Amino acid sequence: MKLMVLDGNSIINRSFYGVRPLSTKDGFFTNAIFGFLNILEKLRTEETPDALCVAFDLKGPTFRHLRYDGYKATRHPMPEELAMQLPVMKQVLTAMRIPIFSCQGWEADDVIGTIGRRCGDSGWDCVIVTGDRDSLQLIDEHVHVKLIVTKQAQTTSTEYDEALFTREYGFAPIRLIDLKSLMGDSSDNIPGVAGIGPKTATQLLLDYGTLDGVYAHLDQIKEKLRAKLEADRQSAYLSYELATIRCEAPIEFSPDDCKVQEPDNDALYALFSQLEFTRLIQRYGLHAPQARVPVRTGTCQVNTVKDASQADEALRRLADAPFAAVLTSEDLSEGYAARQDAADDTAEVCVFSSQELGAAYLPVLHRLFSGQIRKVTHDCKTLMRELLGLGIDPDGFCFDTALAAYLLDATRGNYELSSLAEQYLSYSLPAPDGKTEDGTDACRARLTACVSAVMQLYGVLEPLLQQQSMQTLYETIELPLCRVLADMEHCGVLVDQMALISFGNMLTERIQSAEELIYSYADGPFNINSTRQLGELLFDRLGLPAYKKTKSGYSTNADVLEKLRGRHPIIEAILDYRMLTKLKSTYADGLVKQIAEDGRIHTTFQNMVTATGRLSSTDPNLQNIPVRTELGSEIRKMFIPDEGCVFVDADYSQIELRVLSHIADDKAMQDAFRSGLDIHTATAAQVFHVEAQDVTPLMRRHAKAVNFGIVYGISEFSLSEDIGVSRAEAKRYIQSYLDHYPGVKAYMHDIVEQAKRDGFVTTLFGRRRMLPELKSSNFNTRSFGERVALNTPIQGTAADIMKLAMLRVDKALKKQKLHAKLVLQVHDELVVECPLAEAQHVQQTLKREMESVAEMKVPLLAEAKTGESWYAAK
DNA sequence: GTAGTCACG
DNA sequence: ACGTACGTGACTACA
Repeated sequence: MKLMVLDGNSIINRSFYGVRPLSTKDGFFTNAIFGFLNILEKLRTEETPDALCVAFDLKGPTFRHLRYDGYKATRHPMPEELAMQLPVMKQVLTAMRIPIFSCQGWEADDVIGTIGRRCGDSGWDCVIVTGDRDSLQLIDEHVHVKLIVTKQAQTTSTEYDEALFTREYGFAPIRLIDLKSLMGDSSDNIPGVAGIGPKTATQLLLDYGTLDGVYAHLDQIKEKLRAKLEADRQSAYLSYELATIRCEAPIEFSPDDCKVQEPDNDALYALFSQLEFTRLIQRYGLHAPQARVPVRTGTCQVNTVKDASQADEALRRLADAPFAAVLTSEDLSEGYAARQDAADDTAEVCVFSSQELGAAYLPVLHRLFSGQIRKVTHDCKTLMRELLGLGIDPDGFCFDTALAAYLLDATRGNYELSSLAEQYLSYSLPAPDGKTEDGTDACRARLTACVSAVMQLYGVLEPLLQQQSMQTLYETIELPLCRVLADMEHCGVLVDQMALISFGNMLTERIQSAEELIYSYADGPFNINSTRQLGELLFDRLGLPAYKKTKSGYSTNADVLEKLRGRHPIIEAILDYRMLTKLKSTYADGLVKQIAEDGRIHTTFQNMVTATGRLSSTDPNLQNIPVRTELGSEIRKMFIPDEGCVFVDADYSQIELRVLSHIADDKAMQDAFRSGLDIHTATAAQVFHVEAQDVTPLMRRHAKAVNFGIVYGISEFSLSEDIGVSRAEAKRYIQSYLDHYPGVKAYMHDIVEQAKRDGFVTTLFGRRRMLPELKSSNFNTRSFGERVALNTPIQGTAADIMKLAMLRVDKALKKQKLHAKLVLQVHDELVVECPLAEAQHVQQTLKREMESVAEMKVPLLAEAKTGESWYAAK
């Protein structure tokens, strides 16, 4: 049997200096731990020991210090970057179930010596792993020493046994002590004999065997050397004592207790996650811990409610609790509600099932999702939309774990309960089985674990929101908005199905003629939708100039084709074809597919997707319905109000530039807004040094492009591309712009500085976006971070304002008992459907509420219009 | 599943 | 000298 003992301090030191600096996001250094683990793995495969342990030094003086003041006095103190890793290294070893030995007042060497000796006594072999040659003195028939050498991040090792040692040194391992007592050791500050180095010391030992032997034969030694030995006799014997590793440290050690064990998965997984050692997690075959405890503390009781009266009692208990974590099975046929009793530290999960309760189930849902019970849920907007479908008026939602996680990190992308549980609770939830597991015990157990995770996440996420000052944003905007969005999704918007279909048919015909035209120029049919085939045709066969390339070939996008216009008649036809097929597939056909049984389209407003705080719209996307071209905007004529109703459409005028003028506190831009002039015209007047009435349409167009460019973090190159002027010209525009808007210029600089300092930017309402890109060593990534730092507070603040406006509008409409309903939001635009009789009133309400949501240094302006279709109301 | 394109603010 | 504007979602081709 073989035991391997590692000299912990020696190896972690070598790793620290041998492995390039590594650190986690929060600045914790991990390179020494990483290196240690790599060496450990290598050793384990090389040696395949039956038992394993590690020895560490402890802080504080040892018996050697007491014997000799100067002992190790010349040692450098351990750098902080390494010192911080030591305790974590020990945690990792403990999680790996590798025993650690230390002994107060003794050095790791002594502990290791003791371990080696005891191994020998029990008939075990022992391999000592260290980078320190001193340990070689411990070699005997049972004890070997593996000496680690690090050269340029490569560790090599040599295993010394008695034979190898003797061959190399010429004397027995134990004589290393005698050697050191003669030559001393500057690193430990062991004095030895002054004037004797390794060469002389070795020769003396070869001649006389031991230190005693040397002094016993002084008479045979040449005078000069003899004088040195005589002068430092005391020092030599002191050194002998100091250099001797003492193998009787008082430790409780037995090799059997160190037998190799499987690591503690949960503890090691948690540590490796913290240290961001993702590769090691894989290599060790670790997995996120399973959720075992249903609820955080105390005992947890799962009560499956059997009948209406039990349900009544359960609901009463839930209503009395400060809050309840609630979730449902996917089809809403089961409800799980967990509550915790702070007084006696017990917890209960109530299970309501339609199978058990039958007709009594729906009334239970009504009560569970009423205002009587304060609920913590995960993704409440989706749940509320489903409840509205059942005719339930959802209320009493006081926390949403997914939504909170979105505010905490808007770019993480995944807000699944299991993902949050892994990050914030360090455990993995059992995954849904895939096969129809509904109603099974396994499913019950899984949902019970989920509901407890929701409860625990509440305890973790709520304080984080508070710490980051996002509680107000969360409570007054994001959470209440969920109900408004659920209402909008539930309501949907009516479309004229017949009109969409006939529009689609018309497109089919026009597409066909475009196709024929293209094929006639192309000398035969091909797939026009294939950019590869199209590129070959245009640039290889027709020999048109290729302005731009993509990763995989020629670019054929509208920009490129636009430049080729007039060089060949096929270009016109392709542009036409592209427009028509887009309209047909995405809008005409695409929307028809999405019409529900009620004749309306119910989009999903995603409220946990964008990095800036905007909403997005999916299935279908109703935020990109055409408007810029005449044919495209025909689609908007097919979005129609219900019978007897109209649409009232209101949009913010230049909200982002107004926000910019406020945030940057640019007086000139604020004045421009206050003057009531069109902002692009005003900007053109400034930049081109003319009176407002002399601004030409071209000047205005260019000024508009600069205004937008500024908001996005402009570069002269992109601006010149965009408006088709030279780069020098574009540069002059920007220069002139920033001269006239000095507040904007200062903002552009300051916000980036601030973002670099804090690592994040915020909106006026406290929404945060982390910007890890700013720390990148990649120029492009970093530049992107800088543009985002500039843009996010602007786009994000505008998004905040719109969300608040939606809440205010919704509230005002409900308060006035109008039938008007919000149906669409398109970033700076709201669409309300209402009876014709309410239209005027609603139009005023919309404008008033939208304009009054925020007091800024410039007024917010909203323009509202009424019409018989979305097209007409815009 | 990724790339390219194009619709919107 | 870098490579070239912010935020989205849907559709088609192609590996």
